[in-house]
Amino acid sequence: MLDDLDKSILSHLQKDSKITIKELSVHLSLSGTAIYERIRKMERKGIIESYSVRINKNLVDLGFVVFCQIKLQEHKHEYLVKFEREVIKFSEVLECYNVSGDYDYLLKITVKDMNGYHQFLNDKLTYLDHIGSAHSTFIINEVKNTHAIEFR
Amino acid sequence: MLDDLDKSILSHLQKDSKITIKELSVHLSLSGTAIYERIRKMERKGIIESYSVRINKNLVDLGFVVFCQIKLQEHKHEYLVKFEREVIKFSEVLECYNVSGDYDYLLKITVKDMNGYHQFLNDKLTYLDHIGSAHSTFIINEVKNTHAIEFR
DNA sequence: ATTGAAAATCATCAGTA
DNA sequence: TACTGATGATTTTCAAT
Repeated sequence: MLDDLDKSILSHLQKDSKITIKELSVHLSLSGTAIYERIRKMERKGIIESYSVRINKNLVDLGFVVFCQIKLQEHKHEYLVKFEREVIKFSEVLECYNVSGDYDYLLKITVKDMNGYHQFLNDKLTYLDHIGSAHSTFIINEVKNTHAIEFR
Repeated sequence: MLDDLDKSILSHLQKDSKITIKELSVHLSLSGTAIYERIRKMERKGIIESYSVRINKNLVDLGFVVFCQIKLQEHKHEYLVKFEREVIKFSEVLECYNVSGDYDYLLKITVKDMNGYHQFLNDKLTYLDHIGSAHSTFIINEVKNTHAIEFR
């Protein structure tokens, strides 16, 4: 489905989407139009979902990241739906997954600091209905964090 | 540090970094140059880390996401360093955090399917030295996954 | 910090092999 | 699928405030 040229284009775009078609065409020894058409095709197919900027969380006071595991009191469909509908509204919650194992949900939360997390728990999360238990895992250090997919 | 205009620019850029300065200047009632300079400043300060594309993992056969918690046998500095140096090399590992709690590390791993994960464990992870135990949490459903920071 | 306009660069589209 | 050449749009720079 994707040949090596497509993969190479995607790798470059993931690293820096502001790279010009001209630069790509030099690197990959292909005409600008050919590169352009390949990108358009991947956009149309939905392989390229969006163009975005990455922001340094620390510099905007959101450098404290916590993974929070949550178990609901009961697994009634209605409770699950309601929990999901509410939790995605919290701006602190960047990711929320329905997971296997002891807990039902895994949340990735960004706040300013421990105090900000405390406030999030007290003012927001604990107000949700049907929460059984919550367990927080704090990030001490970020060893690796890439959004770029490597093709293999 | 960031005023409301900066935050608004960042919000737009996170949603779609291909938005033109002209469009931004219409939305925010500011001249093109003013927008341009504000963006440049945020780039220089490192607030805008990079421009990138988001790729649909499912469409490139990497839709199976697993969180894997890892405990080392011993907490010798040398072991930690070696583990980190090796684990970041695996293309399947998108994120690796040093965390609080029962486990030492939390890894976010993307593979094609369960079989791909099995192979990753057998061919790669279990070959690393000093691993005490590993616990996998499988993602059943993605309720929310945004890379965009909301300013508040 | 902002403006408006000029200059340089780029994305995009026909036409064609 | 890919290429060349044309054009309209966009980014970037600059003088002035």
